[in-house]
Amino acid sequence: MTIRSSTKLSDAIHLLAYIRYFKGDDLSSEAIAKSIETSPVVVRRLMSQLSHAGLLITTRGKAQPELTIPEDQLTLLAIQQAVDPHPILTVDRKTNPKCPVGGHIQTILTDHYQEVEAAAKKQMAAITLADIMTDLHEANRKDELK
Amino acid sequence: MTIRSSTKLSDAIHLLAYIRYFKGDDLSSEAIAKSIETSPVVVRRLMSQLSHAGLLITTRGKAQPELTIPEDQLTLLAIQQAVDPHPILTVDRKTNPKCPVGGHIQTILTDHYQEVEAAAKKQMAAITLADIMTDLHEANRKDELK
DNA sequence: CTACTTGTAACTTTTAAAGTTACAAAAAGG
DNA sequence: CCTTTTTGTAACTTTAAAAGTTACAAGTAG
Repeated sequence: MTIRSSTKLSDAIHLLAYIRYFKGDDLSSEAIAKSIETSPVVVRRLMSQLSHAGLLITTRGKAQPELTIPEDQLTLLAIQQAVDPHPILTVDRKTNPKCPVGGHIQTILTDHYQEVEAAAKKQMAAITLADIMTDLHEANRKDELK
Repeated sequence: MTIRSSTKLSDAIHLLAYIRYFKGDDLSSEAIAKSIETSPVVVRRLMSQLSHAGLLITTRGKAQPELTIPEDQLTLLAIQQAVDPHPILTVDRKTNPKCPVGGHIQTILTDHYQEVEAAAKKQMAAITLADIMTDLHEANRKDELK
């Protein structure tokens, strides 16, 4: 059994950053897709997940998505939970229950993986879209000087 | 682009715990495979990775693998680095370089992902095979009482 | 009414993990 | 030595989830 670690979080942050960076401009799924270099459907799917999670307001037929909360309150953790809520580490679920090791390792690993997960989540909760926007504006400011 | 999050770390810890739990007994890849419920080749592949990383001593034709370091010095981080050295979060590498957002988001996300990675690694370095063995022995002690 | 746009379902493609087959090479016991 | 058992690996197939695609209903806006 395998679970893929996707680029959904990456693309979702990209999408949200785009919405904020180009607010007032063309915010259609088509325009955003060109920046992410993917298809508009992928963008709409991500936006759909974000709006279902209550992080974004979208309207059918209207290319004007809007954040529901301030940038500095929108954490990477919230975005990840919305678009890609998979645990970081995966426990093998197919071990021999009759073996003293195979019969207990799953529970034991689940507990310890939880600790790792918690550490990662704590850090993801400490990074917000505002941080990303600051970095973005700084990077573009430096570009201008060249 | 996608990267799979595998059960390799899980299986590698299982394997190492098995070796310690059943030391002196049958430690063939066949026996271990039965506990993990996989094929002996998968077990040998993991053992090969662990021995190349200097964590395990294996000998051709001899079913007696041994740890190179004490249980309490063998961390989950070291095991993970040996068998599945993938970052936790993946940055989308295919974004539009000509876009102010797409052109910078990769570098920015890489930096922030690094922080999350570091937090997870710190926690993985705090958990050792000795912890797993303690949990295992306790779980089996409780089983006996039933 | 027309031209866009979003929201989704259903489908295909892609790709890395996991599993399989096969066999060389070393070990161990006679 | 010879036989049996085992590890080490290469090469291949299978599997499953992400990513991409097609299609279209359902809104928006003039």
